Amino acid sequence: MQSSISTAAERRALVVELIGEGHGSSQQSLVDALAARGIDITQATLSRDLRELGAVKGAAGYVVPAASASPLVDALGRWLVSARAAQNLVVLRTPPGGASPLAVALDASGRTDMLGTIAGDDTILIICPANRAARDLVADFDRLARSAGVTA
Amino acid sequence: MQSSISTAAERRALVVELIGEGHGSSQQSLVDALAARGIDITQATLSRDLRELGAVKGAAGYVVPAASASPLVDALGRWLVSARAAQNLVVLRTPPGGASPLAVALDASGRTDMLGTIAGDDTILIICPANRAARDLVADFDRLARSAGVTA
DNA sequence: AACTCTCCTGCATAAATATGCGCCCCAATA
DNA sequence: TATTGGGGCGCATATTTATGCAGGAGAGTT
Repeated sequence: MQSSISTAAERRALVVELIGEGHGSSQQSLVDALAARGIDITQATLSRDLRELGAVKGAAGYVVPAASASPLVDALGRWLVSARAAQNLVVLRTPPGGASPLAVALDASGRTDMLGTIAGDDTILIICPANRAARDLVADFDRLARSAGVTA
Repeated sequence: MQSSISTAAERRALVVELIGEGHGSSQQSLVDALAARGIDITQATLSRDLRELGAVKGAAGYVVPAASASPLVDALGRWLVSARAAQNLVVLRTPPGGASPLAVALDASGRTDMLGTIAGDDTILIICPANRAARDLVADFDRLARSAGVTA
């Protein structure tokens, strides 16, 4: 599989661009547009890309929410369903497939009040240094998620 | 078909409520939730309701964009694809099925620079009193559509 | 009342999207 | 080099959503 674009991340950036150019009416349309640029992927892969991008589809086609200054807030707004603390642990719930992207954002946020995160498919476990930190984290996440855009 | 709710508009309001309560993962889920409240409709009808509501589906399920103070701006942002003037006429393009709801908003806006509108499925023709009015209208619509939220 | 027009809806089905499973590639380790 | 582990992807298919068509109800006309 050869092309000027080699990584999944680059391809996804191109997908965003193509949507902006009006190819976002359906996944097939995007697959075709990608093919026209030399990128051959199947509809299945594109479906996964769109999920990763947080894309949303309405009557006018796909839309990719604009990224804000805070990737963590974006990710929380996009993926967080619920956050609960248990002792020094925090359990986050997301829609199916949302745990991985949210965990990436969490890890990249550089917060020192999380010792580590473990992501499944729709659940994330966060280990905190203390019970108090876990409770604070939950309050924080709830607030940040609400401060972001649509949360379903 | 009997229930405490009789009009399509009331039903749609209930749909918005049910989405807020977490039944928005799929249309079937919403159909079931409606049934639980005594409203029996098919998935096909719900699909049409959601389009009318401007609902959008992402990984977290359906989301209904909040309505702003200006129904016309909302409708433009939601449905307008392009606007062009020809003499004293303006032709608007929308996604399939979008012409009707947009035309309703246009008619309800009370603007005096439109003598009348004719809506097809994805096209609207607006008759203006003069060429100048048509050009101004196009500029106006473009601006208003951009001032609204997502426009795909 | 009979007719016409316009919505609104369901039915059946087409179209679009998501996903379980398995293969392949690459990097890390022995 | 052989082995192992994880990620990304395609294939086939399940699931979900959209839509052409036709029927029925209500408003306005003749």
